[in-house]
Amino acid sequence: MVLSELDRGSVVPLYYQIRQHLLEQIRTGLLKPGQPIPSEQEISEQLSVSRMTARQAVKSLCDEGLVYSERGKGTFVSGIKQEKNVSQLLSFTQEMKAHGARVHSRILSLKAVSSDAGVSAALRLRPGEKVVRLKRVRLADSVPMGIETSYLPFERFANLLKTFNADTSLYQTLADQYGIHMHAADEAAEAGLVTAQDARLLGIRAGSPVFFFTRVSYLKSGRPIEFVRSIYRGDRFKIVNRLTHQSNLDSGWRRKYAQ
Amino acid sequence: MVLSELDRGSVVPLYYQIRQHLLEQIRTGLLKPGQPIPSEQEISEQLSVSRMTARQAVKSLCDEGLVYSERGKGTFVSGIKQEKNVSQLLSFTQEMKAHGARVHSRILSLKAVSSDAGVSAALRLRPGEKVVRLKRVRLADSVPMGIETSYLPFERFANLLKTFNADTSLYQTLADQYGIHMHAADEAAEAGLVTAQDARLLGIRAGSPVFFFTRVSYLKSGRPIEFVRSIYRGDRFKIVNRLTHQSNLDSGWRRKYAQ
DNA sequence: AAGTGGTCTAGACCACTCG
DNA sequence: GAGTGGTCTAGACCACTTG
Repeated sequence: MVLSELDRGSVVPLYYQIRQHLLEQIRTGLLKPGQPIPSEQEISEQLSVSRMTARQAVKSLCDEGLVYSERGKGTFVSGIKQEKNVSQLLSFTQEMKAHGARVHSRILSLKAVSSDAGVSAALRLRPGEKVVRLKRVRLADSVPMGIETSYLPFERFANLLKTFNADTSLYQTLADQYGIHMHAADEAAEAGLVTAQDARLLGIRAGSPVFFFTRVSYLKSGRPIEFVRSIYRGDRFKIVNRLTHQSNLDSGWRRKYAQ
Repeated sequence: MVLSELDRGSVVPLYYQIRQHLLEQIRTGLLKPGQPIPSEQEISEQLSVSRMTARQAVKSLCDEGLVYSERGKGTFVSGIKQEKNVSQLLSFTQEMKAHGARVHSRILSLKAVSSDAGVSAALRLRPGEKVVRLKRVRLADSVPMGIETSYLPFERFANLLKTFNADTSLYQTLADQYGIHMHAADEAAEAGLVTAQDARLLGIRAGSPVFFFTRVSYLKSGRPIEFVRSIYRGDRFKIVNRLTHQSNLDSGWRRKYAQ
């Protein structure tokens, strides 16, 4: 039997307990790719929860792509491994630490400047409106990986000029000092050649291949808070992406529609 | 009033009708970013559906990031625009057509070969096992954009050698001839410099910056079906990504946990 | 015919936010 | 205290798959 008991006094919702239990079975390989997980009926009966609760547990795993349901057949473990840190909003610090690297930064400059057209458009500011500009070299295990230039609205973040600390993550500072949490970001990457000046900062030869990134980060409300331009070494960096087929909401009635 | 009537005889589920109606209000700007959408209670009463059904409609929009819920306050329109074709599994053909370009390909070679280590690992084949290799130059509006080399297990796709047509999309062919639909893919991109030989095929100068991609595509079951290595022009290509904060399943009880 | 997931109902209690 | 979303129940009918 793959189902354990529930803690009905816990603050952790029942569906979440069930979900975590199934997750563990999958992670440990007790439930293998292609194998069916217990049906919603089974979960419901054996744990004495309503079917909707069992369903909610299964649905949450389904949404994350760990299992997939086939109408009339059952729900099966997907063989697609869960990549971590893929298409997730992570700071450079988080990302590098996840790879086990010691991270730090060197601040090249931190001051208030007028926004150029790109910055004011991205942050939805008036053209030329003041922004805080933070330019840093990012290092992993003391090796320069990239150069990041962040722009934030001066009006809201003027304090950063005094309080920002080179040893902390910008995201951490925004969370601690302003209670701000990024919800999403749009990132674009281009391939190009590094200039002589940037090459010196990165410790590579002029003309080496690099990534040029831009990123706009948003709050839940959709308000853009941070715009970043960065340059990362092509020899040290790789963009990894999990693409998914908008599995959406179909299975049943769409078929009828087509026929 | 923002809610319209439901078609209770339709094969389209009620929650989906509600969802689409709200979606339209958002898309047309009738519901603006930051504004609350009707509460689950309101939807439930005014459309005479159960609250769970109303909730399902709202939840689906929430999952896609179009709206966000705040406990005790309400559900609000997110100002984050829905990017299309971001982190979605699209073929080159789909992707380019979405940008309004006329697409075609030139086949450089199509034959059965032994898999090298990279290919056999990606497709989970025995080392050296035969694969179908399809090498194409991809053009948008007659401009060469990239060179793609696809590898598929020979055992299953030997027929492609005879039947594949330069004018169709590979994904389309897999769908039509084999009933195969990709469910997810892992893609990695590196920045590098193009070789003289590839430069000729792409119509650019040797040493120009390019993207090197690898991609493994999977079925729902997790079985890898296609491995692709490709080279795309750095001056014509941009990688666009929507990163999201794993909004997940929290809001309520996690807070208690922390306290 | 039996079992599965997809949808739906009509209630319920809770924690939370706001005025 | 009124309104909100988060969780949960105990049923129901349906379309679909498989034996």
